[in-house]
Amino acid sequence: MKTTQPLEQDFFESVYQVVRLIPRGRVSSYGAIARYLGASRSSRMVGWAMNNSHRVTPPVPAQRVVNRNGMLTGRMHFSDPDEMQRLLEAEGIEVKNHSVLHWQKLFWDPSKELAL
DNA sequence: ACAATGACTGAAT
DNA sequence: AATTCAGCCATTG
Repeated sequence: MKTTQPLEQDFFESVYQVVRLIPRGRVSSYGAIARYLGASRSSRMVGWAMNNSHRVTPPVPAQRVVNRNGMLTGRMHFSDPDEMQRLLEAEGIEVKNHSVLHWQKLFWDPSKELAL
């Protein structure tokens, strides 16, 4: 089923591009990405886009996208609940109690980093 | 067509 | 400071 029309596809693709731009060892939030795309109020749609990200090519590092609190809210959407945390730790990001440590320090905001 | 849900966020209590 | 409410918008029942 399509579930995505051309216009929405472009939005999804834009989200994927931004996520792929997140440097290794860094993390970002749904709101930050949504805001960068001009849809600051559609943070939920970013999350929905990530839900579809598993079927997109090239693969999207969805593990680097967490909520504003640095919590791995989407970990259960991975192949395994611990997959997300494992991927983050593999990049040198410390995860404790399903949350990113040094979150504020590792936070990567596209509106600030890219629009600089 | 209406109601409920969701990988969110910010404001209000 | 912690919990609850409301806005937001696409997808699903």
